Amino acid sequence: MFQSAPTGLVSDTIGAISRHIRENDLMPGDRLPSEAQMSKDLNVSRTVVREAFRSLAAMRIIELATGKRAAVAQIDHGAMSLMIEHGVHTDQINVQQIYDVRRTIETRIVTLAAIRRSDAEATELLALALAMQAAADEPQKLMELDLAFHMLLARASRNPVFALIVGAFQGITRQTWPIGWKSRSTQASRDLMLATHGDIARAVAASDPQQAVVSMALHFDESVRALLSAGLS
Amino acid sequence: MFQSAPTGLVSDTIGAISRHIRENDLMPGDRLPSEAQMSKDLNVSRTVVREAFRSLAAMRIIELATGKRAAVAQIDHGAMSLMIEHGVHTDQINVQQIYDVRRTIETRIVTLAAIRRSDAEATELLALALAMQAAADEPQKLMELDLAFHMLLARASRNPVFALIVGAFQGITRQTWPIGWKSRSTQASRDLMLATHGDIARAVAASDPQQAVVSMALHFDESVRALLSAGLS
DNA sequence: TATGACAAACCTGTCATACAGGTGTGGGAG
DNA sequence: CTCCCACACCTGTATGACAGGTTTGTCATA
Repeated sequence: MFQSAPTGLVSDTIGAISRHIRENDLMPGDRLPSEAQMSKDLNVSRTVVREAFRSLAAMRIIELATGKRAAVAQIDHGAMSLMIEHGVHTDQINVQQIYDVRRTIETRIVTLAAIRRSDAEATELLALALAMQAAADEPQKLMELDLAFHMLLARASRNPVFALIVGAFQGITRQTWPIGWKSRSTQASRDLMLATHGDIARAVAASDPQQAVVSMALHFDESVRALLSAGLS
Repeated sequence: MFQSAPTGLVSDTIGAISRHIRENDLMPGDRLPSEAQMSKDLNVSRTVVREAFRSLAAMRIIELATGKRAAVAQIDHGAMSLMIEHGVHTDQINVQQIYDVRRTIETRIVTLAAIRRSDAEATELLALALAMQAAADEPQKLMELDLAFHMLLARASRNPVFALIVGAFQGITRQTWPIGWKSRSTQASRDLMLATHGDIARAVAASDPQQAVVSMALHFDESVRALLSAGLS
């Protein structure tokens, strides 16, 4: 009848470990007690502690390595990426919806990036846009450059949450990007896609938020059109 | 020297299970093979299979329950919420950054909600705004109503990714909301906060995206001001 | 034939133990 | 004082055991 307790020693242990991190103000890199120690402290078997550690590691809250003790982890989008992929594979999310979110997020990102980007980032951004043009005939490489471009932009926004979200979409993007690329059948449409990245890079480098937003909007208009024409629901 | 292998039978097993889900097109609710079966199929011990299951369960990709076999899970923001909380507690993310993301996201959400909301959602939204006014003296209850309000709005956008992201911020919001509320020291500032929710609800109910966006922007201006005046970095 | 109770088969949760192999450190050799 | 190595410590994986949940097929009863 009642589902009062989420039930389970492992859940309790996860809670205890999380509390331990908070109460001791552990920062990324700081190490946790060993499994055996934890096991003794909490009066549970090492099995339980290990499963709790694995759970936290799956969320990238801690980091495991053989021989070494567990350490507090840096935030990372790997886990989120898997969750999103799972959502798409199980038809709970479709690609259009992801693009709507990306457009929303990246429009804001590009504004911030135009304002806050470092000179080094501006340079790298322009270089990436150029590299994309050069890789026009190597879809795989082009895709990775595209992903790197958007990721760099996100980092340049100086808001790690934006970077986290953009990163969370990378996994599923790797699986759908080729579809969009193939659907850009004409040379002109492919050139447009590449040119747009150049426009964005230049606007950000020129610290021109308005122009950057316009170019990013065009980029997404074009991308969504490509995806739709490929019949991606 | 080389870190070629992400190392570990557990990782491999996680991969195998994920593949199993994809290749068999399992949908939420569908059950997976038992631990013993999986153990035999993959030639690893039950220990390894269990740790792999736990990892996937931590990301809410599968669901575990004693006695029952593991099942494919519905997408859920619980895990993301924990990750965000971890990011904030370890000073990798600050609350202002979260509010910037929320403003960006929720501005879009309210536009979509004004267009796509069902009548039932409009009714419930207005009811929530009213309930908030009534709960003005019960911070705890008021906070939950506030969270429910924003969550409902996200669902009304008909894009589960928006709902996922809004949900991902609930955990940390529960921890910071009281700070913002306390900082609204005057009756007028509290009334304003409550009134703004009413404005948003009415605009969405009236299917007026423009007005909805304006009200939502005011809401976030006011919230960020409150948080800043409380000294929240 | 339909129903409902029950027991057996199946599964997960937790524990104890064992051992292989990776890490880190202190102390001894040079 | 430096370098290297052995040892203590730790994690990864396997096995076996047992206490509860859950599922399912069967059988007695209506």
